[in-house]
Amino acid sequence: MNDYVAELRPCKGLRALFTKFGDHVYFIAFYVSNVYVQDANVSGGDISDVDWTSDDESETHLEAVTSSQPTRTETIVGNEEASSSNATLSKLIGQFVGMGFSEKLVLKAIDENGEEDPDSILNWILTFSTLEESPPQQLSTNSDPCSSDYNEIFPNDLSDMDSWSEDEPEDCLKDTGTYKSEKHKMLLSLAESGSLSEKEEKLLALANMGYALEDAEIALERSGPETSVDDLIEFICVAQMAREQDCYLPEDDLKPKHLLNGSSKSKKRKLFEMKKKVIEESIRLPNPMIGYGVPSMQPPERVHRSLPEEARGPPYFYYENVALTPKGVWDTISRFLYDIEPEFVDSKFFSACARKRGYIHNLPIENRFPLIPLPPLTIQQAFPLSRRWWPTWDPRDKLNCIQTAIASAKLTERIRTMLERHEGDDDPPEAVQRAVMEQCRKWNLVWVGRNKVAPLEPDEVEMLLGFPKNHTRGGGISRTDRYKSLGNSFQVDTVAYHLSVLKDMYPHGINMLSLFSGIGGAEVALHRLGIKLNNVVSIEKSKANRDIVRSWWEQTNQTGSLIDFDDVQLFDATRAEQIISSIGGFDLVVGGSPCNNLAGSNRVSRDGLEGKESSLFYDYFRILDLIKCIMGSNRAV
DNA sequence: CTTATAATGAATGTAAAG
DNA sequence: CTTTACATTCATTATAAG
Repeated sequence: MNDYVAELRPCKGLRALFTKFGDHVYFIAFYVSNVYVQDANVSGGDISDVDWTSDDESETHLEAVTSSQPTRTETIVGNEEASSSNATLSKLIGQFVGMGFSEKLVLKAIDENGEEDPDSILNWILTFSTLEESPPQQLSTNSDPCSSDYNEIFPNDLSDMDSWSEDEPEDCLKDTGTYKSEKHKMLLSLAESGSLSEKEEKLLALANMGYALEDAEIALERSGPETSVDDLIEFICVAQMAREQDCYLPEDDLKPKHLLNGSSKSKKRKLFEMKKKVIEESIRLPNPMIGYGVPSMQPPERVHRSLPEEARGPPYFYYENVALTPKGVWDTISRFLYDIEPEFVDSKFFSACARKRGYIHNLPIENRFPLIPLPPLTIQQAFPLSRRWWPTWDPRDKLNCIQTAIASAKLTERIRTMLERHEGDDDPPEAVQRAVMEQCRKWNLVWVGRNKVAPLEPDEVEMLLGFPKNHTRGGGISRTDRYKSLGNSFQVDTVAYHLSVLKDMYPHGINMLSLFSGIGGAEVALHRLGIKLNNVVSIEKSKANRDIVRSWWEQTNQTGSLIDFDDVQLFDATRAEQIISSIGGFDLVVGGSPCNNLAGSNRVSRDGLEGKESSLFYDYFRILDLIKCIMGSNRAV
């Protein structure tokens, strides 16, 4: 069993606490004025995997860490989690009876669900009790994966009503379902004794209608105690809609009070305005996806930006990930990376294939220049030989995103036989065309013969992504792994365009820290820009990839030194200080953290930013923050 | 053991139509 | 404005083959 380690780094008013416990990752960042609590489940993808029902002290997941002094790095080691096998039956029963359920109901629930999983027991009880008793099914946040974010936005809204102790962060991780049912039952019993305040009456009415109590409380809090029940319902619906739209809600008032008291005529308008506002305030993808501009197009209106003080370089940093993530992911990433707005760019403006990515960086955005020679921008330019076989009814001039797996030979064979059946005709039937085109787009197939399509060769992928030919070849890497490494890489021309501003700033070369280096997209980009690489510290898990970068490094006659590491999670303050004192600091920190839990093509474990691999983003932030701290303090002294 | 193959949808956003 | 249709997506895994 892993110990979990929390690391606290003071840095310009920002304190970050990371904890990792078994399969669960918790992150807490203490900002100057706000407390963000983010809980996460790595493996399951279902929040119910966490033992939310832990009322007793033995299942404490987190140690509270508060520090008003800018101390050195602290390490806090928590207690082992009590194994669920220790939970005796009577303790289990007592736990639920203590929540206000009848012992009979609890016994039946345990009978139905076994005694292993308290969560399923609780779910069963909640379902059963709502069927038996008058309160209808609870709406919204119980199973809502965004509920934690929701709590995060309104950390204080419940504090006046409950019995939670405010100095214990782990209480924030409690199951909202437990909380709701406790609260609801309390209100019911108070109602029987006739001692409800007007406020509590409204809450109970809403709860009995099936609305989550915490939603009702927030609505009442936000729209004032005079608000009618009808308007409160309105508010809850809008808030819920907002949550569905995005997990992010603005901190400031969601809605001016006077609008909530408006006539029914304005309600539709009100809902629309609300929805519009929420959409506007969450991160949206630009169309066209050109960020702050691409070489082949007129620059967009906005060509200037101002960064917050704590975000400014040096060191400069450059972070990358897929643009099309599950909702809310980029909001979170942006919040951690100093609230810098992501720059979304589709590499189809730099290449013959699409690659929609988001980049967060603190680089200047003026006077960028592209790599020379400009790469082919269409399929026809990139693959001139395919022109001979390209059917007139295939309108593509750009390929879709290059991924990690290629089409099966069986599929291309099926396409060939399907087309040969209509050999005599001028064009195959429209239905056939549609079917073929769908597969061609899905698998990025190109025409290589009469009626014959094929996936791209590895060296063709290298070219499209801006790498030298055979960059990934040799060194004992398999063809399958070449596709995988390439599919996970940067598009070099795109990244180089963004990094080009460094050339004039560092005429004598740079020191770079490269996290999740892969096959060295950033290194290749800088080299092709003519920016000298003095020292490169590269952290990459895959040995095959490290070998590729090492091989490239030697073949390109680099005069600097390449230092590589295996594991970002083992890159701690000691190691960072050691390296920085040796090479004198970093000018650039680059990294694209794992996307596999974010990417749309993942059918199995698209768990979001808290996924097993994608949560390594937090290590990017941790290390970046670490570097900033060390270099900042060195400067100050 | 390594490598290649083939099968495995959902989430999200945008454009179009009603 | 709402509904519908359509397009896209840095992947995982069991299994066979070498």
